[in-house]
Amino acid sequence: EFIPSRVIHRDGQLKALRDDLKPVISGRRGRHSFLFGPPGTGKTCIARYVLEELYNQESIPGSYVNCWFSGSRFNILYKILGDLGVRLSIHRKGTPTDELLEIYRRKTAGREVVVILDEVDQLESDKILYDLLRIGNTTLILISNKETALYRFDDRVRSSLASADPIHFPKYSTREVFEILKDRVEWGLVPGTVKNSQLERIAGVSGGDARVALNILRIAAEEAESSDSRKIEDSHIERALPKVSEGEKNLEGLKEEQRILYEIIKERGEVRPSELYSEFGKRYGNFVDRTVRKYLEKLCRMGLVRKEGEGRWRVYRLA
DNA sequence: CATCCACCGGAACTTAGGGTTC
DNA sequence: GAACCCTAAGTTCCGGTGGATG
Repeated sequence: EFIPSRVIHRDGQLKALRDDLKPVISGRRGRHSFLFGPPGTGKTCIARYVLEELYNQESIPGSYVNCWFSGSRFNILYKILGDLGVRLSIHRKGTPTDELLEIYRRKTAGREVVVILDEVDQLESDKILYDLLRIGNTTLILISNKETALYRFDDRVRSSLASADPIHFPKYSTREVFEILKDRVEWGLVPGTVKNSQLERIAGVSGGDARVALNILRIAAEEAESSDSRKIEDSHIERALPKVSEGEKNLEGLKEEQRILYEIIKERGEVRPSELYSEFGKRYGNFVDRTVRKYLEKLCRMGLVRKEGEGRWRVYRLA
């Protein structure tokens, strides 16, 4: 959630994104952009940073949507309208999506809007992209871990996005992660609570993922605080490491059926479909196979499970 | 070669749960 | 309160795929 007041080691990407959005300031549509790269490389951070900047300096309205949480057309529009300060008297249900789109169109008429869609690969349908692109006053910043995220969209959407600016976010080096930590420590912690050697240790195990590194640091700081220590000790850091590496898995929000599937796949390591279906039947009771496949789709989209191979050689395993 | 098999996933339909309108 | 509208999730239906089998 946190947006730093400055961003380090991302000058090139920052400039590229600012350039793409420059036309917006003079009331024209900007160039769409597509930020891609591994987790924890600052994509979301940069995008939000620029959005914030545009709002503070030029009063350009914008919205940040994480498609992982709001994947449907309705939810995305709902979130965007919320961000734009539109008070919706309507309730969650009972309002057609097209009506939300119409409200969006009316409220933003004559203005330029910037919308960030984070984790676009989680989008359930590309229709929302089509909607937003057609309106004409909306500049999109799309974000994904996968460079190929846009390929699967409909032709019309793809051609509208053909001119989008691809901005690559490579993994940070250990050195860079270290400097990011250093920067954050400077105004996040009391001076002297953590040593450089400790930050180096954290940077070393982060694998170039700044988010992981910052999480380790945060948890270590919490450990220190709860044990009434004035400083972060090495033991605090060591205790924080495993919590981050395995703990981040997002099993919350899974429903019972999906959790069972996850368990089965986890137990066996690798499951062929027939086996998976019959085992699921044993544990859950009656089921429709198509429904199970839908759960699996969901698990895959969440990045918890991977499918390998096609047809009868299909195998499911944990990602 | 024809047919079977085990599987996938799109499309259309149903249902549950929320709403509105008159 | 009857009639109706909306979404999301689950279900039904089914055609496609490509190796296995007779």
